[in-house]
Amino acid sequence: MAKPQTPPEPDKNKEVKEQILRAAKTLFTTRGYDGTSVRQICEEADVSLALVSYHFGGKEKLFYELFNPIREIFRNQQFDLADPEKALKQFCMEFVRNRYSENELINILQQELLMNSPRLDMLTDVFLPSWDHLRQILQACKQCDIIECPSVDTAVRFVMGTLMYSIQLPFLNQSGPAQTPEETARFAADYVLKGLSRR
Amino acid sequence: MAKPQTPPEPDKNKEVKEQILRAAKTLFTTRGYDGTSVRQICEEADVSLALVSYHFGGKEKLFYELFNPIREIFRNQQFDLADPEKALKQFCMEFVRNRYSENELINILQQELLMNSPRLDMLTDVFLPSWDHLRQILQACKQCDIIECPSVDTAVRFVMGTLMYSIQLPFLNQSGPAQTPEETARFAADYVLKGLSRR
DNA sequence: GTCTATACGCCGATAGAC
DNA sequence: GTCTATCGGCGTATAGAC
Repeated sequence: MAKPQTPPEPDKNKEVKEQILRAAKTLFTTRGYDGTSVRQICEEADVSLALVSYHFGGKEKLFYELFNPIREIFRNQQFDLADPEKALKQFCMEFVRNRYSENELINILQQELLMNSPRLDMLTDVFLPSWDHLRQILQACKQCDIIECPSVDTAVRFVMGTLMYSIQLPFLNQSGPAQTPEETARFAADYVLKGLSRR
Repeated sequence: MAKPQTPPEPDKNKEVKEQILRAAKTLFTTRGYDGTSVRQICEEADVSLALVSYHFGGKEKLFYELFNPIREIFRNQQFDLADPEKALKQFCMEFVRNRYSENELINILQQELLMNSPRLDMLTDVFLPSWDHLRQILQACKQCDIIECPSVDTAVRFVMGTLMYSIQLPFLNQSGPAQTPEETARFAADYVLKGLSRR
């Protein structure tokens, strides 16, 4: 089916929706869910107040829709548990890449996780798969005596902490030249593997 | 000492202030600054709405006062840069202990850091000393060729991530028996040292 | 589909009685 | 020092014109 032609605009509808999504993403990132008002979003997006409810059905639904782009990413990830060490390395590198490319959404997610927000129920498919994959990988690593840790849970948290903080932090005026995502990914995988390795 | 009996109350003033502080701490932790209303705090503390303004001068000042107990802790920390490896180990262990004993405040702090909130300006003396200490320690370690990293900034973030996530996370139903803070502190120091060590 | 105007509730802060 | 009552403002959501 071709475009509906001449009418007012080509895809004005989609355009407005995406403008709202863009504004919402940056605002939620820097002010949090409760710190961001629909008014601010619409002002930033340069559209009228009513359009968030019209296009998304309200602030909360807009919030959830923000995460649609990364829902697939995490769902489609696969790791070969037969080679746990390689799987761990692969997990770390892919996570860091995603940490960089989806910085804002993962920041928002971290805020929500930290306060155990009531919105998490609608976001489990966004964040749980990663935690589960990592846990399975580390479980396998431990069984093969590749790593050493008091409990798999603890190792999961340590690794996740490492990977979550792999990106530059806004509140530090980081001086020198920034690493590339790929460099950081390699270093992260190294750091994790060495850190968990049996002495 | 028996109860002071008949006078109005012994330290009702202090008692009310502390009740408000307690309620504020738990609410800010689980709902964030903007997600928590003064009304909720007062209801939870079982005092009337006006008392937050009366005793603290408003919501924001109450928020800042929450952190007073840990301001000293971080300011008074000292590390001997002459023995960087020992300093790093000490830093990790002390941070993890604090992470456990001041779980709620550090959670709140993390939320604020993550969204680079405008309130951070009044909290620099709470969180900056730790980041600075860690950076100095890692700088020293790197100069002595004890550790290896693409940049000190990156190492700082990795270590902080590890330590921040050293505590149990509310959104994971963590199965097995929890580690003690001391066990976790030891493991964290090990993980960090091994992770950063030259191969 | 997009706008303006408005409904209605909760927000933080304070005035004034006790 | 603590309460209740209330202020002005901003929150989300929607009705109705275009």
